[in-house]
Amino acid sequence: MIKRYTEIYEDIKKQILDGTYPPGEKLPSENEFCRMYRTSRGTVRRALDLLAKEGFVNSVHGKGVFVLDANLITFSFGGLVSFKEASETSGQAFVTTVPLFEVITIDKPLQAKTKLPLGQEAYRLFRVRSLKGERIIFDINYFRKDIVRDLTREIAEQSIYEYLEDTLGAKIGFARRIIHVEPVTALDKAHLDVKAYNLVAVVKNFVHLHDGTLFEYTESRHRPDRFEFTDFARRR
Amino acid sequence: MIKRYTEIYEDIKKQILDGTYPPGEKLPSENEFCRMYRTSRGTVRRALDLLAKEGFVNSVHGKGVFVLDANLITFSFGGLVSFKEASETSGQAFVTTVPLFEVITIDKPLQAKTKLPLGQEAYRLFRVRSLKGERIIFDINYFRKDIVRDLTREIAEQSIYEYLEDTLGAKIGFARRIIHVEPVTALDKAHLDVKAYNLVAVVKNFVHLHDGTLFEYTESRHRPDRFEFTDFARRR
DNA sequence: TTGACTTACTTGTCTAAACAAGTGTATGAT
DNA sequence: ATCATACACTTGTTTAGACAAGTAAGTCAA
Repeated sequence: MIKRYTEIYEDIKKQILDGTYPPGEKLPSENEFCRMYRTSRGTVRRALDLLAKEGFVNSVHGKGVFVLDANLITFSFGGLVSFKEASETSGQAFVTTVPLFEVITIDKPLQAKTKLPLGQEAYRLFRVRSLKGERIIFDINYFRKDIVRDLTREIAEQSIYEYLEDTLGAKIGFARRIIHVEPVTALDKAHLDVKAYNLVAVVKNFVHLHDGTLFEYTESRHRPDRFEFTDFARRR
Repeated sequence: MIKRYTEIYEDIKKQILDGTYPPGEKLPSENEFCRMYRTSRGTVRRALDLLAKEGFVNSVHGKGVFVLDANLITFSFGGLVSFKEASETSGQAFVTTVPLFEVITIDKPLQAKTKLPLGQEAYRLFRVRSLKGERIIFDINYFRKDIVRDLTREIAEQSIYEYLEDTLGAKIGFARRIIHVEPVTALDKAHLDVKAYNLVAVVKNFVHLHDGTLFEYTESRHRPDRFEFTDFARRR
C-alpha cells in the first residue's frame, strides 16, 4: 500500500535537505499543504508529525511550522537503522568482516543474556566494522535460526536486514537499546584496535518483529574514541 | 486544557503497570475502548500511539494491541525528563550539590561549545549528583539568564525544570542529545569519585523551548560504571 | 502613547464516517 | 481430510468538518 502521508513526508524532507525550505524558515501552513498535495489536513499533519519526531521541524501553536537547524543534527542514529543504511546516509565507507559464523543452541546463561527462548537454535556471529584499516566496532549477533532462515556468511558481510526484509519478507517492528560502558575483554582485544583504552562503549539491542516476537540480540562494542550516539527527544 | 487522549493514555498505562493488563495480554479493541471512554476512535488511537511509542504496547494489524514485557523496560530515560523526575520514578535517592554558581557572558569559544548566542549572559553552574556518598554524575549547566530569570543556588539544588515550568511558566519543547565517551579531565577528578577509570560517559544536551529558542546547554559527565542509557525505537 | 478589543490566521483537539487490509474462524464443497 | 470461500473482527489510512486556543496586527477609545 502506498501511504499518502509518507509520500508527503518524503517530499517535504527532501525540500528541507536541498535547501528549498532553509533552517529557520516557516513552512507553508497546513491548509496550504492541503491544497498543494490535494489532501486533507489530517494527512498533512501526520507527515509533519514524522518530520517533527525526527527533529527536522518544530511547530509552534498559533504561528506555524519552522525548519530546525540541520547542522546540529549531525547524524541521527536514533531511529532503528541497520548498519548498512547508517553508513550509506553518513557517507562513510565501512568494511565488514565476519570472523565467526556458527549455529548454537540457547542454554540457560545465554537465555539470561539474550532473552531468546531456551533451547532455541540461533546463529551466532561476530562482525567487525573497519574504517580505513582500523577495526572500530565489534558486533556479537544472535539471530533466531527459524526466523532468519538460511543465513550465510556472504549475506552477513552485506546487510542482514536487507535480506530479512526484502528476501524473507520479515517485518521488523521495534527494538530496545541499552547503552553503557564496560571494561575491555580479551575478545575485544582480539577483534578491535582498542589502543590503550581499558573501556569500550557497548550498545545492547533487543530487536523484535512486527508481531512482537524477539528474534535478535546484538551487542555492539565500540572503541570509545569513535563512539557517538545522537538522540532527539520531545517533551509532552 | 484537559486533553482527552492524555487522560486515556494515563488510565491505560496505570492499568498496565498495576497488572490489570498483564504482559502478553491483548488489550480491549479500539472500538471497545471507544465505548468504555465514550469517545471516538481517533482519540483512542492517539492514546495507544503514545503507549506504543514508549514501548508499553505493540499493535498488530488485524489481531489487536498487546502489552509488552515490562521487565525489559528497566527505566526509560529516553523521553526528555529532568533529573529529579528521573530519580523519582526510579526510586533512587540522589543528593544534589552545587559547587559552582556564577553568571558569565558567552564569548567566542563558549559559543562554539554551547551554541548559545554570542554576548548572551548565562548562568553557569556545576551540579554533582551523589548516591550513598559516592559522586556519580557531574553536570555542567549553561542557562540563558534572560529566560531562566532569578535563578538561585537553592533552586538549582532542587529542580530547575520545575522552577522553569511551574514558576516561570516556560514551555520546554525538545532537546538534542549526543552521547560519547571522553578522557577524564582535572575537573572530573575534582568533582567525581572517578576511581581508576580514565574515561567518563558524557551526555551533551541542547535544550530548546517550545518556540524553538535554545536556552540550555548541559554536559552530563558520568562515572562509566554507573552510566546507563535506555532507548526504545520503532521501525517505520 | 497606552491599553483593550476585534479580526484573521495559525496549530491543536475531537468527532463520525468510510474504506483498506491483515487475521482467524466457520462453512461447505470436493 | 483438504482446500477455498465467506464472514466477522481487528488495526491502518483517509476524509471533512467543527471548535479550541495561541499569535500578530490593526482599530479605536481613553
